[in-house]
Amino acid sequence: MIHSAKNQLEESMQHAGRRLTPQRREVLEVLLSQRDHPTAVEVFLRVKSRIPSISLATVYNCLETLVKSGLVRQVNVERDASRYCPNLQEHSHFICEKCGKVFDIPLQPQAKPESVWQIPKGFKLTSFETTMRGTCSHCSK
Amino acid sequence: MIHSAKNQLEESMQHAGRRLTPQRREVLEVLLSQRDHPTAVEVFLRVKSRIPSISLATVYNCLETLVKSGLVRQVNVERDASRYCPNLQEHSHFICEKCGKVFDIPLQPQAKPESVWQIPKGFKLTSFETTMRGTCSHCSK
DNA sequence: CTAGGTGCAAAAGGTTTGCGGTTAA
DNA sequence: TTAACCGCAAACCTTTTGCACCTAG
Repeated sequence: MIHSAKNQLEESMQHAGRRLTPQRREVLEVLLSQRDHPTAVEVFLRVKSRIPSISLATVYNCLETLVKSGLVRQVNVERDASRYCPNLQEHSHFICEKCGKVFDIPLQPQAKPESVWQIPKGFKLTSFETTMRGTCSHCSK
Repeated sequence: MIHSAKNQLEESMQHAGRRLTPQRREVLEVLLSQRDHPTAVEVFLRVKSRIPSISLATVYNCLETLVKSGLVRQVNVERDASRYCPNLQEHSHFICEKCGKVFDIPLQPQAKPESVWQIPKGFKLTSFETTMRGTCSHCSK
């Protein structure tokens, strides 16, 4: 009861030896409130309406800090601008080739990579990142 | 017997309405002869030793043409420079976090994405691209 | 003859960095 | 007081583009 979400967030940051500044809080707030995988520039524009003095470089810095603190994931698709995602569950991304939207795709509870890939002997897999393409349910109709 | 590899290649290109120029042939040759997923600049340097007059822009153009003709795959990892790969089999990539090398990982014969991901109803998956991280067999020892 | 290619240099696009000034533990 | 952080501008790196010239079909 005593620990609000704000405090938990503050702790997450401090755990990584970083401050929770108004800019960082607002950047995260923007990501949490509209989960459409915005680019750094899109985040910049949204935050700017709340903190008009913020600069793009600061948004990049804040995003980097949030990523390093484990609160945000950076999503790279092709060579386009990076997108940012506050979903901390293990998941992949699906890009609809018709509408361009990015969807989060959760993994199966006990997904076994070996069922999809022939991983050579001796290789130790620690993580994998997948981008899927196709059409979303709305555009498939 | 009559059709040499060269002719098959030429046909692949012409099928896409493109010419097989010395530069394009050499770029592909470089990729085929050393399959270490080089960047465009690395390809440029290797080709330059055979065709000293070639320019980086031409290497980019050749790579793009080869990718569009389906002879080469472009591999994007994070925001690093793109790497190029002449392996046309369906496969993913594994990056060793110790030595940095990129390995091709074949898919299982009849891999079912649904065994790994919870793909929402109505979504039509046409392709997926995966980058794995971990340690290769050599570095795991 | 002309569409497709090449090489060069310049530009574009996304991201990072250096720096002087500011702020919070 | 001092390390972390901000905003600004310049730099950086990869990739693309415009253009004049060239070449194969």
